[in-house]
Amino acid sequence: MPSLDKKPYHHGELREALLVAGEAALGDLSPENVSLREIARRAGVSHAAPKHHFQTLGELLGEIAARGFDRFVETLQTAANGGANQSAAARLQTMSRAYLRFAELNPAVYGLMFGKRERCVTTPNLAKASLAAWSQLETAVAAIVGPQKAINGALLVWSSVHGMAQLRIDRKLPPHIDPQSSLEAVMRMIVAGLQAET
Amino acid sequence: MPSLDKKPYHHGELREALLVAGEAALGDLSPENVSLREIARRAGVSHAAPKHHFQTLGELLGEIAARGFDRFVETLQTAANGGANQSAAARLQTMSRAYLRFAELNPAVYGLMFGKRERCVTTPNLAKASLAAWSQLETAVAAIVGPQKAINGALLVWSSVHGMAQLRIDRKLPPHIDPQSSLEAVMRMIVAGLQAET
DNA sequence: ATTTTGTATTGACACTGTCAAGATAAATTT
DNA sequence: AAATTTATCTTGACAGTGTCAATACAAAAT
Repeated sequence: MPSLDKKPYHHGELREALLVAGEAALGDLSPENVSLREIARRAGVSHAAPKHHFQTLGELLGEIAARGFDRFVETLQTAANGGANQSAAARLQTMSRAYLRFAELNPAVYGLMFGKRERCVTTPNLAKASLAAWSQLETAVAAIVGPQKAINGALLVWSSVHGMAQLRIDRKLPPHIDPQSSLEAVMRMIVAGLQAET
Repeated sequence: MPSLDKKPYHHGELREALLVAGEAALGDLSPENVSLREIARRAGVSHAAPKHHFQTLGELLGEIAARGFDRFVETLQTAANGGANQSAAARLQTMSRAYLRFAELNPAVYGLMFGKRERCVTTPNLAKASLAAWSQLETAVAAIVGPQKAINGALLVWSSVHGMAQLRIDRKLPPHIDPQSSLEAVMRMIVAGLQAET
């Protein structure tokens, strides 16, 4: 009978445990307090143990960002599918709501995903997931303005929603603004702007 | 005759010198390498000298952000004044161009100004300058849609331009997009969206 | 059963922000 | 003018960080 809870010398699933602990730390702590040593501590392991699974802190954070992006793309896809029988404009609005919701629920990971890559390393599948998200958006916009104008239209939508998410996360919106309700009005204007372009 | 270049024990203008050195460091180095000690080094002073002028690194960065905001508001004002004889829509476009240009010329300071306040402390005049910028924008937008819808309109404009600036700074725009020329198209759509709201 | 391989620990290095104690010079008071 | 106070800067320390090298350990392969 193997000892029940004496932790073995070899963790066994450390790589996974570090990713989980890292994401948890990003949720609890302010970002600059998320250190490699803190994550190791949370995983119940020595400070240099991560070295065998992630060369640097940046690599660990990069992997967390990549996983976040996967969930993000899924979320958008689910929203798009859910609104399949709606109008193109309504579908875009549904996706935007899902986008903002994701950013609010995962502010730290969102920051990692979209922030400058100084804290986390850009892995290939991170870049891939990023492009996937973009073309999702472009498709949804193309359904409104046609493929011709889709690029600039998608840029408008992405900039707006990303900007709003960022301003909200960073608490830079004037206090008299309720982003929840404002989003609807903003999205209405965006759609109007897109349709004017056709 | 005072010795020409022997540095005196008392710097004399250290507070100012630290702000200048700090801003320079933000320009040269990647942000996480901008340390208090590095700034002190650049100002030719010992590592703990800043303590008498700024209690923490956050205070120093906060002051740099506040000054950046002052320049930012000035820049927007100049743009607005320059386009005084233009249409309200054209004036808004001029301001947006100036906004983006500022963000591109001062990416690090811009990040400090609009990022979450974990690295720099929010001083009162920082908050004031931030609100000033917002009402500038609201005024420009009100000239198009009227005061009634100005709030949501300003939110749309700010989100879009801020989002675009952020995406550009963080190099998250797909490579096939030229933000310089896209801005014009995006602003056209935004104005159209605003005008549809009237 | 022995070797090899992968994993985790310990200890070290240079760096960070901040604090406390001292040195120095300028400003103020006497 | 001399003495004292005040503001500024330096030095040294502490706990924390990321990363590397050397070492202990256990599982897998021979």
